[in-house]
Amino acid sequence: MPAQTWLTALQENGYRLTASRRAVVETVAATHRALTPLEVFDLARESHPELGLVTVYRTLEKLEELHLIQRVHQPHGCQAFISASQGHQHLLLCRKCGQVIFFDGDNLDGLFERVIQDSGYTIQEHWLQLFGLCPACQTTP
Amino acid sequence: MPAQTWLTALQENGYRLTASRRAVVETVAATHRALTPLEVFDLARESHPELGLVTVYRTLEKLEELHLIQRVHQPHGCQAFISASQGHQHLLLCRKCGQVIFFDGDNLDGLFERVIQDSGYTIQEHWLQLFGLCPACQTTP
DNA sequence: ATTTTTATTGAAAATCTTTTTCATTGTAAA
DNA sequence: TTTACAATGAAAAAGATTTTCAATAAAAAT
Repeated sequence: MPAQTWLTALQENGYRLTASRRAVVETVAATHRALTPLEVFDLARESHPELGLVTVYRTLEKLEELHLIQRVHQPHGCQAFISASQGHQHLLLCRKCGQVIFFDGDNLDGLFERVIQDSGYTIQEHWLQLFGLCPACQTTP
Repeated sequence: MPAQTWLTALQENGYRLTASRRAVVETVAATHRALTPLEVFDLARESHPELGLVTVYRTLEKLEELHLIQRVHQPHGCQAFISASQGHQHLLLCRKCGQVIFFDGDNLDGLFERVIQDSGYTIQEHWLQLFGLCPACQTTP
C-alpha cells in the first residue's frame, strides 16, 4: 500500500528514483494478490507504456532484496510476488481469486522446539502457507 | 527408498514398465535430498545412458501425480523433487547439504482454527517448511 | 542553472528450462 | 507370435529469465 514508502526506501538504499520504478512500485503496492513479473509488466504499462519487461525483473529483484515484497509459492508456480508489509508473516491464499491475507503464527515455537530436539537440526527460517477459499469465493460457485 | 513399490504403483495405474522409468525411479528413490529434473537426468544416465531428459520430466510428472514424490520449494527455486514416503508431511531442509527430513505437525490445528475464525476463509491445504542446518553441517564450516 | 558522473533504461540477443511434435521402439495384451 | 498402442528420444518450439550494450536520465558537482 505505501508506494511512497517503498520509493523512499529504494532511494535510501542508493537506488535512483525513475518513472519506470515508480510505475512498478505503484502497481505492486496497489494490488492485493500475488503478481508475476509479466502481470506487473502489463498492469504497469497501462500508466507507463514505455516500461520494459527487463526493468520489471530488475525492480522486483531490488524490492525483494529490501524485503518490501515477498515471493509467493503456489502449486502452479513460484514466480509471483506480493507486498510484504510488515516483517515475517505467513500467507493465506484464496485458491480461486488469488487474494492473499497475512497472519502471524506465534504459537509455532512449541512445534519448532520439538523438531529441533528430535532432529538435531538448527532452524533458521520457516515458511507457512495456507490455501483455501476467501469468504467471497465460498459463495460464488 | 522402495523403488519396487513405485514401479508397482506405476504399473497398477496403467503405466508401462520401461528401463527408462526404472532408471528415474531408482535414482529418486535412492537420494535423500531434493533433485532437479536435470540432476535426476545426470544421475540416472550413469546407469542408463540412453535416457532422455524429456522422459525424466514425464516420469517425474507421473510420480508427482501419484503422490510418490513431492515438490520442494526453496528460495533458489522450486523445481526440485523428493520422495514423498508417507502422506502429508512437513519438510525440514538443510541449507548446506540439502538433506531433507520429514516431520508431522499435528498441533497446527489450533492455529488453523484461529485463522479460520479471524479471516472467514476455509482452509483446504497447507505447506510448512523449515530451513536450517543438519547436525553434520553445523560442525563443518 | 549547467555540466559531469554514473546508474538505469529498453531493445535485442543469449541462455535456460520446459513442452510439443513425431517417427521409431518396446511393452503388454490378444 | 502378432497386434495395438504407450513410451521413447531427438529435434524443434515455446516460455521465462538474464546478459549485453548504446542511449538516456537522475543526482552530484560545479
